[in-house]
Amino acid sequence: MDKNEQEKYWHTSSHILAHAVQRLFPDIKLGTGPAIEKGFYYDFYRKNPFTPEDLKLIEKAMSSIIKENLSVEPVKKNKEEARAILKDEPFKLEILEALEGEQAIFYKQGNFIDLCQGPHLSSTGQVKHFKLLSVAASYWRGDEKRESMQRIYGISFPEKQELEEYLKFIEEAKERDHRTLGTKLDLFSMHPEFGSGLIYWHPKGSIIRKLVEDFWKEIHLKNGYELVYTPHIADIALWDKSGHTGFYKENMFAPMVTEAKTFQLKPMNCPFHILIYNNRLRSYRELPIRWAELGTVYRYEKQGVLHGLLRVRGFTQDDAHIFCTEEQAEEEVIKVLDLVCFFLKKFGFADYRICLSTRPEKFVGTPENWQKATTALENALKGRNMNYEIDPGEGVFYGPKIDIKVKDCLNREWQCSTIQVDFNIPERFDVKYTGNEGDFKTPILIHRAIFGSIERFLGILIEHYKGSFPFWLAPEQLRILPISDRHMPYAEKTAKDIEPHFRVQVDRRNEKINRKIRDAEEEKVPYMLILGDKEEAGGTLSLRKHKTGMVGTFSAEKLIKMLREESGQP
RNA sequence: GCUGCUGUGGCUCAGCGGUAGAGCACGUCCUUGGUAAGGACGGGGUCAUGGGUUCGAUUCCCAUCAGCAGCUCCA
Repeated sequence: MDKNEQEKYWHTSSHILAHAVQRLFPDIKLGTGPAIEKGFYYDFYRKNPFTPEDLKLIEKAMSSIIKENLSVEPVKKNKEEARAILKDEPFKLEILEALEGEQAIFYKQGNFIDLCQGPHLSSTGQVKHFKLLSVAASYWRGDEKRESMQRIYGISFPEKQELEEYLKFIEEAKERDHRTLGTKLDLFSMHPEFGSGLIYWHPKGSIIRKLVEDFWKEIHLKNGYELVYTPHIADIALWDKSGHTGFYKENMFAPMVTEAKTFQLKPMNCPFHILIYNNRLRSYRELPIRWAELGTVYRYEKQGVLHGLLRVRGFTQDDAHIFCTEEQAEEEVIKVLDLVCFFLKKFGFADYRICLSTRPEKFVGTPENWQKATTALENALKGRNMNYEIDPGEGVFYGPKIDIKVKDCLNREWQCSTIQVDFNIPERFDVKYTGNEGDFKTPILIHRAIFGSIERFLGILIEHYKGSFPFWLAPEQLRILPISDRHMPYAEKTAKDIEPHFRVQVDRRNEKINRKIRDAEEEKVPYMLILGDKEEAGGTLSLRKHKTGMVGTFSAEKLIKMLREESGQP
């Protein structure tokens, strides 16, 4: 099925769903029911929520509507007639009134009629295999001030096999869930009874984090960035000056009041970097200045939005601020884009979406500056031949931005990289540099992050790799499995030989070799070394690869060389 | 924050108006076994918290907190 066919298919499926619900629950009010990226949903207004039993009944009713093979036909009405048809459907009436023109199109199947643009399949019998997946609440028109609707999600396919594959995909995605894997692999934990949305990294998770952070620092230093460190709190006056206490208050933790001063936990790093910049006069000769920091920030997020590592209240941004002249801006953005691509490639991300967000209704700075900055961002994207979409009006109030959204295994998008031009802070902090004629000029401030948040990025990585980290990132790279107690000394000696090169552990438990292999496999250790009489006699090691099996038998020296070459690790 | 669902040993979960169970994990012992779970025994839970109903609550009701699925918002 191509995209259009699929949309028709799912859209018709959603009408069948609505039809079934209307048959079973005549008192419900219809909302909207589109096809979505993967499947379809329909929103209903109803006092009581649907129960799992209701879903089963609805599925049955849907099956009979499909069996009846009702023809689906478009019906054109003028607005007057349409109002009459929809007199008991307040939500539909609202949509009708918003329609331009005098004509309204309905689609009719049996005694079910719905205001709808279409297109649709020509009959209900064409929908073959479907399943209702979940029921959840949503706001009418996505507006939290409006009525809460009951949304039923479903999926359908022409072939049974496709449906089964899709259901398998959902199962698979569950297995990849970083929250489950994080517990299973002992990477991190959370302790919501002592504060939700706060992450505790265990030793194994901490190694991965350290490797990612070290790599990040190394690459930044190689690319003209300098590292800075700044405090976690500051006098609230700083946040008044930056404007955060005004425009960002709801995302900030409450201030800490002490005898003489009031302190604020930082929700962002930018003001601190500005203070460093403003510490002395800067010359155009110094620009561009690129300061990077793995800065831990705290934001008060609403309870309901927290989600594992992907949405937390304390997180570390891989932040950097670039101060440059207007002429340098485009070039700097290109460099950032290159860096983003480099990092995403290193971690094997191919699937991402780039959005350019333009000026919102409320903004600071002049329209001319906005135009210049937006053009610079756009030219940079064009300069690198990157496909992007424009999100009109979705920029931050202080400047336009480029967002790069990575897709996870559930097809959810997560914003990682972001490149933002900021007109607000330079103005509020009176950021200047001396130009070549001794005059004062305001630099362009580019705010950027590549991983976005280390926590989120690691969460995405866990799902991306399904817990099987590549060799260079694996917390335990090799595990030595002695066949029996009498091979322990040889195992210990081998561990000593390998330790200087790789992260290695010895399985010292009194267990059979099968058990040791099984556990190492489940813990996703990339390589196992099996040592018994044979190996000890020959002074060799038997290598087994995770998920692959036996590789061969090698000397310790040869093995180290081989793994180094394979992984590119020094 | 909103709507719904959920909250039982470290993990996954069963159970239920008469004060708790399984598997895995953990500990001790036996076993020394060649490529995905060897065996025996044992320790461990104020059944999220606070109220209420009841002779009696882990079980029913309410509130709070937290988790989950969405929505809204976001790195």
